[in-house]
Amino acid sequence: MATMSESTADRDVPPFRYTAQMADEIERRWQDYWEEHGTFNAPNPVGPLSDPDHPRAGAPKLYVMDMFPYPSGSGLHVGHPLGYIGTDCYTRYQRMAGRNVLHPMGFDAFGLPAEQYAVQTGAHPRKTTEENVARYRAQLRRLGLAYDNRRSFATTDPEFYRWTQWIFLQVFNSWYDPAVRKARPIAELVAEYESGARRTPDGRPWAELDPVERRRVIDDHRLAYISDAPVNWCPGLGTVLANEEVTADGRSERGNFPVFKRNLKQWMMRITAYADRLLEDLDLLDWPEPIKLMQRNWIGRSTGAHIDFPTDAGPLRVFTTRPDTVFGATYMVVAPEHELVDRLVPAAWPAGTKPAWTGGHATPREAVDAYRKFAAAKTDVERQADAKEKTGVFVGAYATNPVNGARIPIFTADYVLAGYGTGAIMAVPGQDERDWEFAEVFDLPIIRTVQPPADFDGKAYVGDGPAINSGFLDGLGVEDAKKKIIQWLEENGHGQGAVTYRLRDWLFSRQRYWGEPFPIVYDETGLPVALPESMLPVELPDIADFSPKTFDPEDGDSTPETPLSRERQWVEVELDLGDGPKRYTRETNVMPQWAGSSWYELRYLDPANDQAMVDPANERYWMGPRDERDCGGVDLYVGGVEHAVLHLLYARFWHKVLYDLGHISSCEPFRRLFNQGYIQAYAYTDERGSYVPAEEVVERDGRYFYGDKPVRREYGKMGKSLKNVVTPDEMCAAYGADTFRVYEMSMGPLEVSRPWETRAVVGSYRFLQRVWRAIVDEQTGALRVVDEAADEQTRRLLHRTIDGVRTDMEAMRFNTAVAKLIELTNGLTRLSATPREVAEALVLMLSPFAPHLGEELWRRLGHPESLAYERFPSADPALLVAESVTYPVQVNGKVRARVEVPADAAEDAVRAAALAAVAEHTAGREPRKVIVVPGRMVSVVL
RNA sequence: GCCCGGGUGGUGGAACGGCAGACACGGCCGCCUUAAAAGCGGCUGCCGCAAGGCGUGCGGGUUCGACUCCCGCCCCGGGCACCA
Repeated sequence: MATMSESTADRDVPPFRYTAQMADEIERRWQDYWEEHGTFNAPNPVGPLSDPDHPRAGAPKLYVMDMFPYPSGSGLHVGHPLGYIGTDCYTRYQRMAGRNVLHPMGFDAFGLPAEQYAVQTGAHPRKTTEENVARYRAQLRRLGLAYDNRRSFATTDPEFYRWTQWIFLQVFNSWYDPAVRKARPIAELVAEYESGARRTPDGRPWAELDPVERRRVIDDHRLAYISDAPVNWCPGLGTVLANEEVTADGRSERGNFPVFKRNLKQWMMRITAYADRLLEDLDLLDWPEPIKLMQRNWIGRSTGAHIDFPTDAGPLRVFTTRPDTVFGATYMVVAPEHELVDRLVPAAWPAGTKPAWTGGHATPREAVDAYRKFAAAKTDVERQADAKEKTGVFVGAYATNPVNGARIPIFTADYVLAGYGTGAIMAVPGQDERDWEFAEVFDLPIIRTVQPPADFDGKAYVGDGPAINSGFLDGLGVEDAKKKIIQWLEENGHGQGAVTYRLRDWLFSRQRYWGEPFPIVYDETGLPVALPESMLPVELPDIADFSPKTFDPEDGDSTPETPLSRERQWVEVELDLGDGPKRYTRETNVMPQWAGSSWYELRYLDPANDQAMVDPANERYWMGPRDERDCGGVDLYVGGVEHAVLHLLYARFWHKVLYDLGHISSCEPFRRLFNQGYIQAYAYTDERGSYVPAEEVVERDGRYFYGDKPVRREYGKMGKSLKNVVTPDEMCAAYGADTFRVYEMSMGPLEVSRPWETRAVVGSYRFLQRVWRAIVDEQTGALRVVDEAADEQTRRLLHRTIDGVRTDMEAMRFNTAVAKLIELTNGLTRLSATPREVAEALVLMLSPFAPHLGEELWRRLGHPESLAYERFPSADPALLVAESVTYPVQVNGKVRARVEVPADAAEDAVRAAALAAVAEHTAGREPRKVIVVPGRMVSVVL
């Protein structure tokens, strides 16, 4: 469009019209001005970023944050900055409303996407990452976002990840004390053992343990620990993954590769210790209810009981949420992986074994081995698909029901999961649908222990009702029966009340290159040793071959190999860690993607501090609790729902550890969360199913064509491969950044997803042109503003607009705020000149949305300073009350007339006027009822 | 299957229980122009020449009055998914 008719187009355009070219010139000029003047720098209470002379020093603060981006190689499309523009409009408004606003931006630059892009292009990840960050910065700058740029960082900066490593050390060097429900320094645990206040695991005195034994005991309590446990191994990515990174069908969220369960030594974070607090403190947060619910479900707290069922191989412990139904337990099930299985299996089938139970095998050993193989071979997808058909096999052994001595068979079946509870259940088919299904397949007895209602005609009954067939529980409701049986179990040593969680500990190591190195080395014992703070940061070495070793994606038996392990001269180090110089081996795993984003909200507060992660005074000012009931945290955090569990749960966990250890005053990182919607787009495929450029598709009679070929339309994401990407750069070139911003804000409410429509952007362009024209003469460039007062009608319109816009801005209803500004502007076009009082208020109110145009017009109106700290206009209440009111008059619910009466007219007068107006419709009949809603309407009922 | 969101003109969306469709796109008509584009002005929920009627996914209910509140369905999007 830039090449369109070089001369003719320009000749007819008035010389001072607000065009894309003019917008571009204005925008660049003001972006330079803001940068040069540090206009959006926010003063800290203490430290190098403090500034007592700042116009907002000491003012009420507001900390607003966006979820920072991964700087991917393909740059931004128009969907990415939606939330950023939203927070920018909001913070610009709040700054004008008198708040000291902190609005920073950074880059989440470690992790798989950046690394994989680097691997593809063959360039070093640091180089590509730095280029991508630079490109993102330029794209965001062009949008006029008002960040405090002194506070910007990338998580890959050594000065930043030094503190990521420091936090890891805090976590490593602490343990969770359930007695006080918080993390404590590990030294206090050592002291408890030394003094004998705490018993050692095997009861020997602490002094008798050798140093290695002592270290093992302590390491078992750390919040960051090494475990050899089943993890999600993804050969296709060459790394292990956290549970949260694996999809329901057993594939990697990134790359969609198969994931296998394997036992591997890995770093874990003891997030489960915080399960209850992570759950309880959700109540303190101003978050969308669906997000809280997703976190609650993810944590998955269940209360019930552990019950021990005696067997020949020792007690079989189960977890149940329904201990009240224990009299109805007619069989037991253990997961195929359960460690007791091998000890239970006898040499031969016992007497009374039903044929259906053996799976056709001659011995229990054969049957169990075959079933295990069968279960292990199933992918998670198959497992889900088969969920309705219960499979399993009798292990050949029996357990004893502790409440009634009944001898009940033990099965192994894959409908019981090894990873949840104890990996074993008591099966109560009468009150559990899954157990009922299994009982039907294997011909097992069913005993109801809760009396279903008379009209119940289903199978398992899971509702409330009086206990039956349950001995001393008979007649009790479910809740009472639970209490009584738990008491009985505890008194008789058969079990106790218990709580379990779905949440697992956080798998924290990755076999990758592009992540934070661990500040950990190993000594000759093979046990981990923390490096002292003085050795931070442990810099990621520059190695020649940074690509991870990947494997055949289907080869679950492969073993990960870390890129850093190949760098021997980095791995082998001699250090003096207090016992004189010694040889050590470095940890060669790196931290996961989520490490940097789990605490970055804190670093914005004090980015230059090299003595501490954040100065407590700065943290207290920006994030501290407002009162005893407040958790503190960022005042507004905006981002997409896709981070509902992963990022938000990890960040909450780290924040709580830092809080427990006394480093910060807020116990939650994000007090208020707002989920913005997405900008989506149409994509088009031809008859072969390949994508055609969306830009060139035309609509004719509701059908879509690429050239003369019909194409099929689909709706979803924007993406290179879908050939439907529209970039902010294109929009800035064609209309200017201000137009683009106004368009994104007026498309709809920020929280709602909506389709991108390039041709609709022109509406916002025309709006800004009308504003410009109301103030500047397009032919001469002279001001069209006069100092005479506005007429009454214009004034009332202005103050109604101010009132409405303020309300909308507070509530982040930017689309309706823009609509009101358009109405005000449209109200000015009938005037021959614009009164200054209206022009200035309009410019100030528009400036959060179109900041460059705002600054430019404000300057032309004669103000030498930036408007960033001007007071946002306030409405005069006297001008908000209308002089006269038009009442619609309803007759039997239908509007039949309107009457205009003075605003202060008495109700009787309104009633009389209304009745007179609808005399024709009442046709002389006496209304049964007349309702006058003051200021609203009149309703006549015949 | 369970749990969340959400269904309003051709389109994106407005609307304290009180005039449904603000604002914008698109469309139609006009002005300007040799012409086109840009810009500007008018009209634009549906049916109907009109009077008028009908309209917020569907069916009920509460109310003088329901997009809004209640009950029962349908459809779309998302989350979880044998969690004992």
